Amino acid sequence: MRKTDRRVEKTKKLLWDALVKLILEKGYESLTIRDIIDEANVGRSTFYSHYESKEQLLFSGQPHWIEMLFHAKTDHNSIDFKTVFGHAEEHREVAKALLGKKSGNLLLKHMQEVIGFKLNESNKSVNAKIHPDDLLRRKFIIGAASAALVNILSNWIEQDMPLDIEQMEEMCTRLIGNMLETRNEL
Amino acid sequence: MRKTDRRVEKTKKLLWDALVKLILEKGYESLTIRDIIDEANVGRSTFYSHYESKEQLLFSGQPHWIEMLFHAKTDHNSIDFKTVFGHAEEHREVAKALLGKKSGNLLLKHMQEVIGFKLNESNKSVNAKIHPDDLLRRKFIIGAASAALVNILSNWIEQDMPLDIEQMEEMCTRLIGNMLETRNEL
DNA sequence: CATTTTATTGTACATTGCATAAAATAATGA
DNA sequence: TCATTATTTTATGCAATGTACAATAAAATG
Repeated sequence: MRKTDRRVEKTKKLLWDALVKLILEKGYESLTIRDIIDEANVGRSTFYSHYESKEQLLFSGQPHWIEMLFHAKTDHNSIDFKTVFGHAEEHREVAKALLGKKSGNLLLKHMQEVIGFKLNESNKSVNAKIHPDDLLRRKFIIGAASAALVNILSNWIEQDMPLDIEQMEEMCTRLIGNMLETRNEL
Repeated sequence: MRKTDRRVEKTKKLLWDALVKLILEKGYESLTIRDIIDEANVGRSTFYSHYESKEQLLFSGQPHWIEMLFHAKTDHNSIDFKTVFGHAEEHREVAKALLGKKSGNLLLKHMQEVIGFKLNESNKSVNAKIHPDDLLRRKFIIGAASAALVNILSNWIEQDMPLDIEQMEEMCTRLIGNMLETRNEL
């Protein structure tokens, strides 16, 4: 017996491809489930037998991206920008749909949280020892750094990647690096 | 003759107050116009004679905040953080509704754009003279700085302002300052 | 105060999208 | 081939939107 019925794989792919295509055309927010199943040429009930909502379909392709973030770790638990930007470049179309201006920002927001979490992890040992106010400041700065990175990534994708990966990596290393240094100058 | 009919002012205030209250309770996204007019105790037709949509009602109180950003300018066209955080503190409840986690982020996004615009203004003279790639990098960084600031402001409001304004100002001055310096180290 | 103007109300209606159900049909795996 | 399972088709109830119109209430004006 196969893991999953071929029919299931087929319709899931149809729905996913329809979603990506339609996001790029009309934007995620304004999409209806009707739109998606019409584009995928799939019955309404079929959609609901696999997903509960538009959002669930959107997030069904998400492990891919989050995994990438976590694999993109160097020794010191921070972000390997090269991997992140490289991964986006390898999947230009999907990246633009999921992380561009028309994406509805749901995945971007999620990504931002994950990045913030990662940056926090690398400081758990320090966090316990410092003054509460300083801890608060550190968290504000980590949140800001995550927001900054995600903003840059999204803009870069939206503008069809006008700078090459090395340039982006260098810029992010310095920018985010400076932000996190500010964090330590408390 | 008065400028505006008292009835109009009254219902607009009712609708606005209802909006703010309901955002804090249930969040902007999930609000329906039914919810709002029921809370405000106002007829459906009345709503539509003043606003075309939920979003338009939300943005009707926006000039206030944007104006604040523009009045908050120092001599060199950058952001006066004290004024920004101070203004939020003076209107805690509204600020939390409009800029907090439950706000739907529409106004935050708008604010971010305005801030980015301001930061760009202060460099128009430089922009013409530099290499296209450098200009791109500058814009990425300005976008990131705007995102960072708005993120900090939103988190600070959402957490009920756990650090005082002077602390926030100092942190932002250094953080955003460092980001914009990175911009100049091209 | 009386009159005119204007805002608001209540109601009804058409439209759209959501979510689910059940029986008929088709594709799949063994 | 046969039992299983996914998909289609059709229908239904529900909730929210946006608009229209006559009746009513409140304000502005002189």
